[in-house]
Amino acid sequence: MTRPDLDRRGMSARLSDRDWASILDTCSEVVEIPARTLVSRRDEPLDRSLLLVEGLMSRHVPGPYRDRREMVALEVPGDFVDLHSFPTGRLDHDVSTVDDCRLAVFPHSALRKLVHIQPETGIALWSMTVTDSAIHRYWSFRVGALPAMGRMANFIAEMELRLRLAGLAHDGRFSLPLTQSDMGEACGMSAVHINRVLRDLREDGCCSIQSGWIEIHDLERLHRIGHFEPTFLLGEQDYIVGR
Amino acid sequence: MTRPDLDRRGMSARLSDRDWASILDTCSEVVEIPARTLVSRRDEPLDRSLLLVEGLMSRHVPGPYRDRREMVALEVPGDFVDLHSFPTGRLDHDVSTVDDCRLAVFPHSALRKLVHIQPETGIALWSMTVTDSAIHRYWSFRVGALPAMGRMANFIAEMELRLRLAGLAHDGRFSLPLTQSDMGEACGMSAVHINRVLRDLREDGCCSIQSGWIEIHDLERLHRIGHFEPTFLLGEQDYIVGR
DNA sequence: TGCGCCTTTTAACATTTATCAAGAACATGG
DNA sequence: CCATGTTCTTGATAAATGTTAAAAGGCGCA
Repeated sequence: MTRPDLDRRGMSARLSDRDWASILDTCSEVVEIPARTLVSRRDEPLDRSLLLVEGLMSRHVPGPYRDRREMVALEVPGDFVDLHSFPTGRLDHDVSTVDDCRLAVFPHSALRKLVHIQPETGIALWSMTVTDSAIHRYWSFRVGALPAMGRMANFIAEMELRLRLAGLAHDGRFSLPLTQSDMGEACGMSAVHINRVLRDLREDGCCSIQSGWIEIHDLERLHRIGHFEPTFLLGEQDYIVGR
Repeated sequence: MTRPDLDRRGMSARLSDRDWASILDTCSEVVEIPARTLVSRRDEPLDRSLLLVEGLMSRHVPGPYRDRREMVALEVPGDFVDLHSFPTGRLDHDVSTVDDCRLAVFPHSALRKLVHIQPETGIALWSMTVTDSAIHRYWSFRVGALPAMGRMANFIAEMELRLRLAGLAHDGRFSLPLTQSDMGEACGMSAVHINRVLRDLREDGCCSIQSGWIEIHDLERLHRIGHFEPTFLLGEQDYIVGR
């Protein structure tokens, strides 16, 4: 198949030209999936991984009882959604679209071949799953150590950073098509409380949300409230202050 | 250097004989580190990874304010503590001993050579960091979706499972040298509340703790209260019911 | 042995967050 | 355009959890 012409953004943009080109060569197809669709289910065998090209996706621990599943990750364009299923061939959680999404498909067999031929590219892919891990740790920190308002501020700050790196946030404005219920699942709080905290942040002059668009009025203040440190994602040397 | 003679247990026991032997060949030394020692610090460059041979270690997001750091992982013998620092050469969190520990040291340069020579062994190592990720997700779920009692039960259930797989829990008895303060940092609750919940679990006939030893009286009940599903760690096909 | 420090335990109280309920706003499909 | 369902918003109330404080237990060390 001819190499698809995909934008290289966000996390993918951190790959070298050579790695990116080689990885693209293993792409079998690009698919579109409508919003709110379950894409992969926990424990079902997987033989491909997905790169999110456009849209927003979520990962959930289904939860032993239906009324309280937990969102464990959100993926933005440029992220590999489930590259961590490559080494083991399975997932421990569900994967769904939030938005309408465009996804690039990478068969594990092709990835395996690539890793054998170019081990350094394998390590580059590995490091993308490692970054995913760092984000998980930050989610643990957020939910475990911060009170509601900090949690919300921290969450919004993370989204702003990741979407900005993906070229999808400008001047503190970006689309985030999550319901307050979704945010509740992500931050471990009730939807009602999300609503109240969002109001407080708005009245604080921090940021506001309107029909899926977030506008940050005072990024520094948001970071302070959320005890947000952008370096968790990038490492100190890589982090460039400002927008 | 001659290949050190280390037990192969827990997560390491899931490696093939060949992978394990090759990996051992890259071990440069075995070191002992006393309890409650900071071993690696966030953002400092790392050129080696550690395999925990004996003892208990913890990983923390230091937390922007000192009074509320969050524990994001606990390592038991057989775990690679910071293998995820190999692809990137840095960590986004601190690493400390809880107990006196014995650790096997693996220089990144030697690991890199190994990955180049035997890419499949590289994938096996990669899959160990992927399992680490799955545990992170489970911690997110625990802290985000479960109430205090469930959180505690779920946490104890995870420790029982992982220590049992490492050959360190028998008949529901195992050593867990954490203070209630530590458990609070791990579960995102105050030490005082940990104490209360521990009492409730004891009075429920579920499990009890005495001077660092946990005894589980009713594992099924503990799993039910904690909504614990052992498959999160192992996958369905690998999970063997019972002890 | 006795002192000092850390951990555990319990109680009282304050605060945060969840739950329930109801109406308003908003979107979707006929 | 209406009808229906979802999401947002707010208030009242309940429940869960945090905080503070104080006493008891354990442990190492002089």
